Amino acid sequence: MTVTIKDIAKIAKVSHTTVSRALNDSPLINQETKERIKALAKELNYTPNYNAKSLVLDKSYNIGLFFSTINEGTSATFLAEVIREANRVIRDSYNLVIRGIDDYKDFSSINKKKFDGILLLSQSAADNSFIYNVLDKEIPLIVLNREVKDPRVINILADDKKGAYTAGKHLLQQGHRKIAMIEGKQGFKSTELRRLGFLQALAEGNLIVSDQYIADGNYDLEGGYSSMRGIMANRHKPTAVFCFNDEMALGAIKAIKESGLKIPEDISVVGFDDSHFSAFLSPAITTVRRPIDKVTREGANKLMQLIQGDIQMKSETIYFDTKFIYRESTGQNI
Amino acid sequence: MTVTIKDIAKIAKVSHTTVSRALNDSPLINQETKERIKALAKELNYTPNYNAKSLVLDKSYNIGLFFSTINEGTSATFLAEVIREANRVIRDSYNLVIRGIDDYKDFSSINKKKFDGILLLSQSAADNSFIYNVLDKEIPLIVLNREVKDPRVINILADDKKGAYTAGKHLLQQGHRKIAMIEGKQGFKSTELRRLGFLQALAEGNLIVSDQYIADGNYDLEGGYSSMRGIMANRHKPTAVFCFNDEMALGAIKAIKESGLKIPEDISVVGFDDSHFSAFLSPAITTVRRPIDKVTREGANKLMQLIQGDIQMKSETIYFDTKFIYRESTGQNI
DNA sequence: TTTGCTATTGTTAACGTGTGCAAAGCGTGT
DNA sequence: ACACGCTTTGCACACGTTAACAATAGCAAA
Repeated sequence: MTVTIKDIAKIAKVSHTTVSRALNDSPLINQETKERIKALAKELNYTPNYNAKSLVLDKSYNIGLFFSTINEGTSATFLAEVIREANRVIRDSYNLVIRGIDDYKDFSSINKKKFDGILLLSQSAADNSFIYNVLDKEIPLIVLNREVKDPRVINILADDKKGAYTAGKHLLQQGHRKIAMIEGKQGFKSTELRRLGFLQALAEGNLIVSDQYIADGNYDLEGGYSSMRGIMANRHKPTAVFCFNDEMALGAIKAIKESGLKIPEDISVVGFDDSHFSAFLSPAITTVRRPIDKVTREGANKLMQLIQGDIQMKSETIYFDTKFIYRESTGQNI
Repeated sequence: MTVTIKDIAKIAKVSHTTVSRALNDSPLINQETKERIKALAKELNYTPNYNAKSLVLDKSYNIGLFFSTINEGTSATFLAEVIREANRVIRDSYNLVIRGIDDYKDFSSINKKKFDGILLLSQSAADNSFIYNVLDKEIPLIVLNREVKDPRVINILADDKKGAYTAGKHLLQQGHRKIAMIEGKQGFKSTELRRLGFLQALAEGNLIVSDQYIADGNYDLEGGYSSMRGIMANRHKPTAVFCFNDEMALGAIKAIKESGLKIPEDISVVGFDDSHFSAFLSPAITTVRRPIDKVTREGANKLMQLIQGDIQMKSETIYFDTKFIYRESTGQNI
């Protein structure tokens, strides 16, 4: 039915080895025969059987794109952007296989034969068992989005802490002193770093955030909304709130508007990520742009190099800078 | 290095054939030996080499999740929801490989050996060449989201036309007569069907939409925003606008607010899809819920059945109903 | 002529798994 | 004792490709 190199060999009156070499551009083969065979292959509509190649070359032609979870805590924008960017780099040299770590009970089915390389978008230390498993199996690995202190890991990430710091500085500059904070998913490293950076900025302005002004928003819309409602139930309302991502900022804005207050006149709102919708809200959200696209692109490229053996798997950490984006949702405290 | 069935065979003092059969639960093997071998395999930490399995069984263990494009015209929410739902069904029985049709120059690299089955989220007739290619190669295929009139295709989709019809009826009921329409990406079937359904509803109210009130929004935020600005530049502003998806509605709302008008008092806005953020905007968007989750789930399940040979690949079209969701962005025309 | 080198091609085995067919073991009915 | 059938196991090959090694031819140097 389907044509194999043996079929080509028979017609070309050479051995199948010669065909294999010709199609793989081996220098051992005479230029003329090479061209003759290639032409014949094209004419016969030959496509290599990758399953056979896989077996003998010990390659799967799969690269795994893993997320800590794809069911919750990972925003649609984030997921989509990463997939787009990774796909752009990988093209059709490999299959891009999407997975959530939390889909696995155990990692026995993850092995070198199934994945030529793995790109992990890691959110929390809970991923470590996965990471060490992958490293032990010697699968080329790049960890994005979270720092892992291991001499074998290549790390690429945005500087969350510095980004949150600039957000804090901004609010101080505008004269805010009653500042609230809606955190991301607990256990996620990004939550911790954004908290750290933000509080540090405030500390430099001799400000500490009181407990009633801190809430868990879980990185999603509902979380942002209900957290903000909780915060506004206080006797003294804050004049500004920092949400650890834009989705929660969206939820928070709804809560604020429902209570009849205005943004930014009564309450200023700062988000994080610069999700694609943020500029189109009214008011447009002041936020911190996180270069997921660059991080992903760099990571995917590095992974390709790792797989091809161009570079070694030794510890390296690359930071990409965030960028503060001043829009309409924040204003001077009066 | 890695343990194979031959290794197990040697230790268990049987042939590798017996091991293979035991691990695959063949009825030919004695119950006791079966258990003995399974226990041994577990103890030795055996994992099958799927590359070898692939070769002999002629299966790739990949299922392709194809989109018309993943770069534009496919909203992040849509992409993410489909992937989540498909992943939920597939689990780890197969690899979920994500691809955009427009990533391919030609389809020679798509074949039965590389994909055990394909789930296509089709947006336009431009996908037909892909579809026929896949059908000719006898790869199990399910087409979601768009109807393809071919006796070999299984189709699952939401009833876009009826959904848009309900949106039209709603605006009429509220007394609107000056109604605008921001369309989706041109060439996409969904754009055509939503237009058809909406205009039909209006026609039943003896209304036709004037050309100045129609714009191309391209299904994205920017498109919705600039289209709405264009429409509002007319001497007589509309009192209502139907956007073919929620992202564009978001953009349109921004344009309206910027011009100082109020929603829904001055202009009512209806969206489509019920994207996850729609309920959290202020005003919350009145929209038509499209059950992508159900469509995807049903499609993925059907594909599994196709692959396992439980069902045949004969034409079938399943519609899932949309649901009108009345929120705050529309109101009585006064 | 012999030897050695180079360029090109072929032979054969290997990768790890599944399967058709043969065969062995064992009981049962005649 | 024999034939028969059932259960359980093994042998040998297949899947399509790559690669180590052998082989051949041609040519130049000794």
